[in-house]
Amino acid sequence: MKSLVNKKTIDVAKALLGKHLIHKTPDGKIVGKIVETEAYLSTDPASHSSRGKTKRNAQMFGPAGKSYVYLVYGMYNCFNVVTNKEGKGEAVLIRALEPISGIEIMKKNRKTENIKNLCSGPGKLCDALGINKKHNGMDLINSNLKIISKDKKKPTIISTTRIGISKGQDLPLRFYIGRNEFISKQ
DNA sequence: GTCCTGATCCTCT
DNA sequence: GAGGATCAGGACG
Repeated sequence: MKSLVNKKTIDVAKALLGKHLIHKTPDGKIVGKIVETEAYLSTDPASHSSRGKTKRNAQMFGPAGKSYVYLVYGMYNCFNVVTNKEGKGEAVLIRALEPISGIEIMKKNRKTENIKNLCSGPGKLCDALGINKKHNGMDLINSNLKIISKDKKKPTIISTTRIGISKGQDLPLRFYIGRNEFISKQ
């Protein structure tokens, strides 16, 4: 998918809305539509990359179109798409998905029957899709975990400040699809 | 080495 | 609305 590469991170964050995230697992194929994202820039105090390249965030400095998965709060994984040029250190956090298929697998992974509670948050969607640290550095264009363009019509994009961070709170780098009931928070 | 913080979510009250 | 689970990375000495 060329639109992931060599574009500004904010543009990618918007462009990812409406696309499908597909994970092929031994249990079956799981698909979700991306409905909420956040951009993390190289100049951004909230970004892991702001303090330079380390062993943990090395993937953020790699080529665009790959995944960056890490553990937060000791228990939840967060799934990011690496953007911009290699060495830059920018990424887009996928915050919420609308379940499309493989919903029974998601329910099993999340141990809930409530569809709106399956993927409405970064930790939740990793749980639902079975994403963990093993998926760090995956090629999102051509592997078992990938992103494809689906709907041609452009969704209504709402922009707000980000959630769950203590630095860079004033930056309007969160984007979600308007009137979608599967986002993490209004 | 120790100490603190965090791109979260769930379970109570 | 508040608090706890639980651990890796980063700051400091």
